[in-house]
Amino acid sequence: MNQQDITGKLSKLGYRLTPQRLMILSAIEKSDHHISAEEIFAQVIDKYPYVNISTVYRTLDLLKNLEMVTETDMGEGRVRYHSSNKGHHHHLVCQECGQIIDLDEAVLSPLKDRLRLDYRFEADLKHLAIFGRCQRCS
Amino acid sequence: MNQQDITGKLSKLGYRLTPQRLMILSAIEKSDHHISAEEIFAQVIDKYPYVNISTVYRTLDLLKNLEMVTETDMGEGRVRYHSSNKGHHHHLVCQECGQIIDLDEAVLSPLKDRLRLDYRFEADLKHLAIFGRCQRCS
DNA sequence: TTAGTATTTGCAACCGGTTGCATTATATCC
DNA sequence: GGATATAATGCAACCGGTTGCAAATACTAA
Repeated sequence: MNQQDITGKLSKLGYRLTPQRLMILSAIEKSDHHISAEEIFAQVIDKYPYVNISTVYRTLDLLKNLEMVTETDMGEGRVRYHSSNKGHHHHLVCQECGQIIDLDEAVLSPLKDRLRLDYRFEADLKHLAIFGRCQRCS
Repeated sequence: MNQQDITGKLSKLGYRLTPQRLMILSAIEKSDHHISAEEIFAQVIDKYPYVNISTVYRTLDLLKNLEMVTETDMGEGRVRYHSSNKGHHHHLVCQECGQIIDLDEAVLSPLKDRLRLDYRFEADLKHLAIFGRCQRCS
């Protein structure tokens, strides 16, 4: 889903395409890593100074609810965002050195299945961060 | 490990036993559920008004680092604490109705083993909260 | 018991993020 | 192209939590 698809989907759902939203969307799509709200804000305000940080958070919240972006808490005291068309994956975050190891989605499938079967719980594991220690630090 | 053991361990490690710390410890030990920093603060200030909220957070941080309490993010926008002598367990948090299902520690063992073997990552899964939907809501 | 010192505390300012409310602006309908 | 309704924004205040720094205090050793 590229940016045009997203704006199309937004307007079809009755959401207005304000310049602020378009700028925020573009910043997320352009970014190839997990971007924080502050980074989005800085990038947007650079070209279009008429944006408030609360609009960034509200837009991120909207996109999150529409499952267009996913949110990951990497344990930095701030949350990072990622366009959901870039696939689901998880992260192993070393609490010692800060290294982040990407983790294939499939590693969590057995857990998900077990929770579904034994607990009848539909786990939402889109962008999970698991904390611990990497090989070097443990 | 009861409260006396904890204070003993603290002073043996060179930490001072201030009235604030003793009150905070007592509040955590007395609580049979997962208690938040604000709840601890309210409980302490009731009997001993000379405590600042930042002292509560600093004491919780100390106890966390010494592995005397564990911290769980239940997705309420605030974190909850639990004396670690009350055992490790995990939580399934329904994002729809807020219900919390306790999850046996063993359910996560296969995942932990896999991360250790395949990624050489020592996961720290003491008090994990997994978000999703319970049977009723999904 | 007292003096000395390093730890701990309280305070106030700050951080990332959220929210209520008045104002602004987008999409719609004519 | 205007008028209108309603969604979205900006602002300022707030929330839970953290931090730098000066003042207070728990422990140590004499």
